Amino acid sequence: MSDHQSQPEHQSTSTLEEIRATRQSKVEQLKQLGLNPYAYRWESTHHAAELQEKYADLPSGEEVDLEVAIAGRILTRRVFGKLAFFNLQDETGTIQLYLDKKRIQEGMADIPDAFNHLKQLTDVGDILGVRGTIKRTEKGELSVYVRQYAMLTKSLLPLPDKWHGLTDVAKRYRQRYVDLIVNPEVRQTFRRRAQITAAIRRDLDRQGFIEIETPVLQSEAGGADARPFITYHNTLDMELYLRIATELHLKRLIVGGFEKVFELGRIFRNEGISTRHNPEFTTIEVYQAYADYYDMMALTENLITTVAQEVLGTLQITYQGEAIDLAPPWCRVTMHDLVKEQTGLDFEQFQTVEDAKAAAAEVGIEGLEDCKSIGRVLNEVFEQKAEPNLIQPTFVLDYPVEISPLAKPHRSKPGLVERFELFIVGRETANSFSELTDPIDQRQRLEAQAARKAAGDLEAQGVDEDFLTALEYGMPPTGGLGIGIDRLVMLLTDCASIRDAIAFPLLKPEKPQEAEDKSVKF
RNA sequence: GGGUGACUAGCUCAACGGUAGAGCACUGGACUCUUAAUCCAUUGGUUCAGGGUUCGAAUCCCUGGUCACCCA
Repeated sequence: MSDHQSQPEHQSTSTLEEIRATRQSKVEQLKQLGLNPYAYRWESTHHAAELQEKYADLPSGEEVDLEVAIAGRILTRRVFGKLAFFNLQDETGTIQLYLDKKRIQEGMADIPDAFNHLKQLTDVGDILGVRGTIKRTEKGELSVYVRQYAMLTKSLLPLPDKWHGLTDVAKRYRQRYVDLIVNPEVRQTFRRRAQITAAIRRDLDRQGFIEIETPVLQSEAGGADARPFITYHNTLDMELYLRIATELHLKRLIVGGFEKVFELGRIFRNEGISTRHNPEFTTIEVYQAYADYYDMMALTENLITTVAQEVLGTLQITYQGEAIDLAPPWCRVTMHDLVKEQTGLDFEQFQTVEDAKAAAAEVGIEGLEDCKSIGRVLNEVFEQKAEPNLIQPTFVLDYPVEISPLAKPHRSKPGLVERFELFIVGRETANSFSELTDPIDQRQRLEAQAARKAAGDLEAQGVDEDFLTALEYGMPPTGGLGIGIDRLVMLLTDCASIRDAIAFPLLKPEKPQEAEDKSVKF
């Protein structure tokens, strides 16, 4: 190979453009040799992890006379004169390739200098397929003793430093593919995420729930207090909203006669971005006819423990260094009791908003200006004083009616609704109520919301007339539940940021000029 | 929205007012048991952007950008 003409001497190869150009010239050389650098397919017999497991007991220095085929990305190269070691990574793990000149020249007799081509035309990052036998080297590394190789895809861009890896957080999110290549634990997170949603669907299916997809594009965004994204339909010549919840359509399905329905899907909220908020995120909402919020508590506890058990094999988990015990039964406490316990304030004693605000301010609650009812003050106190302390799974029960426009009035406590939220590691993880089925009450509550919206509250919902019509046909008593899938995934995969639990989190696009630059460079 | 910090070679980082550097990667050479291979020789920069101060700015100041963390 040293007499290959197309290799300019002392070619500078340090900048990205130059590295890329060098690799492109290797692409051309491969083509000239009749080795397609962008192959069509490859038939593997094994994955890396399979081989590692199957031959775990193979003694050092021994070879197994059985041909295997495997494919993956070259992660490291250690090249000697007539011998080379590569590490190949596939989806399951890595395995070493033992590349001996003599063996390869024999195995690929039709291609002169096959070993030298391997040495000179492959780079870290290339996708390679190999056939050979299994051998544990004398130094004890299980390897594929390669007889034949095929360049399946030539990589043009260098991977991050093999030792330090990719640590730039922004780059990890922007170029998740690179993150996935070099950080195996990231692959594990998304594999777990898939297992979690699969386990949820499996468990609900077992219980007779069916999943029905409801519209993302809606003429009225309802079902939650949140600012929606607005889009535009050309032919209809009208604005549409991206859904902020799946609630109102799933309830229509209950009206229609389905008794157990759910939807696990993406919703969109036009709000801030933080380590706990992504503008598009995934929720599951579950509705069960003839059930109330106590039934939903049991369902929630069951579902989450089943999923944890199936995916993690345990209910004793660690989140960011903190031990979390998911073993049921989970603590159940009313919001009133919790606030009383944490602050000493007994909200049942307050007669006026002013009394409540004064007392709340005394225990250091801020941002009370907008609270126009005792219930909202209570909620502020709860959010500021109690929420952060709810580390172990805790159902908080019985919320003020003012902040729960879709929940049924409490059967025995005036001013409250039958609602719970589940908190784990200080985060709201689930939200549920005995659903409001009285269409007149529902209309009043939605109209109150609409009034707030008219007064400038961007998070208040409007009146969904068709939903009210549905309720007038009659909805059976129904328990509803929503779970934030991203937060559940964060909990079960020990992710500190929601961005670690979402494959492609929303980031500001890079500046156009830079982006243009990149398309040239990369 | 507010505060703090970061941004320098493909990657990880030095240099803190006086000639922009190291390791790895890349390129060339040697090498049949390496696994952060080793050895030799090269190469690689609009110091995030734009302004300002200065004889002189990666460094100091201002504005903007992106990101992270904390707070709301």
